Amino acid sequence: MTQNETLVYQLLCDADRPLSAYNILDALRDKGIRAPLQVYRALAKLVERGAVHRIESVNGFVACQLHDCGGSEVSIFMLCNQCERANEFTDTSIDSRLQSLGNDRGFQAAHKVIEITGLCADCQTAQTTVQKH
Amino acid sequence: MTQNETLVYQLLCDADRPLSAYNILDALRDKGIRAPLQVYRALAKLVERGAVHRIESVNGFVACQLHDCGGSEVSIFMLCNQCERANEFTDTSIDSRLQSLGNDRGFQAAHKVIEITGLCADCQTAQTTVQKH
DNA sequence: TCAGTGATGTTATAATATAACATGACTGTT
DNA sequence: AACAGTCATGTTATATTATAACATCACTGA
Ligand SMILES: [Zn+2]
Ligand SMILES: [Zn+2]
Ligand SMILES: [Zn+2]
Ligand SMILES: [Zn+2]
Repeated sequence: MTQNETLVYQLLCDADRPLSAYNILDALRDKGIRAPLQVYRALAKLVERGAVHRIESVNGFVACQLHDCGGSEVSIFMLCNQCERANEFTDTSIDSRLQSLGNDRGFQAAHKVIEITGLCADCQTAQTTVQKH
Repeated sequence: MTQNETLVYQLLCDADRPLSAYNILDALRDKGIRAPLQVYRALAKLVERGAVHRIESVNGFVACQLHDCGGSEVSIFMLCNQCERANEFTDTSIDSRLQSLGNDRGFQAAHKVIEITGLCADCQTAQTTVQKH
């Protein structure tokens, strides 16, 4: 792993939510990262190798939470609109069903995106509490 | 439906692939649409009402292909990287499995995104043909 | 020494999306 | 008619996300 990749990857591992490329740029300015391209290049490599995932719904990036996604199963993300936390899961049933849905139509899948946005359990109770006042 | 919404919706219905907001802007300049905001406002309404879907993977928009998505089931898009066509499906099994995956964790889902990118059947055969030369 | 390769750095620019403010059209009420 | 309320519209400026183009540097193996 190169210098810049290490910096970006460490930052993402420490973060508790998806970061945008420019979030990363700002956070790493004093570590020698000065231009967007340095971040995007590192991200491209990390994503390619499965260490990091791009979250399409928020134009952000997270470190993989499942043993570097060695497995080939599709990742499912639950994204809280309030606390912004992202949780990664896999599900064999969804994966195989999606696979056959493509096969039925002769579609050769290269990449699959499954993202659910909404309110996580914590933020729901927090909101209920506020409403009680 | 307002004037601008109608213009944008008709254009999307006629298109055979997802269009970006700026694609739409360019196409409708001579119909009186002059600024990005006019497009984005129309799109927001159309998406809210289910007549149009946003495709996160390509930052584009398509008209709903399934009776205006009156049904509550999640839409599944297959996106060809080559011809750029987008096809919309639903699948009861995936929808319910995804639902329970959220329920198990107390997650209150607001929006679900399922997108598969790759090569459609047509473009695969086209590519094979080319390789034979 | 030298060519080849991949990482880096830098500047400029493209593509996508929203903020802020002003105006216009319509509705129902007084 | 006069007025307030609401929603659609228009316009300018700006924020956010992503890539193009070009120059340089560090390492590796002839
Ligand atoms: Zn993963
Ligand atoms: Zn939350
Ligand atoms: Zn639909
Ligand atoms: Zn195709």
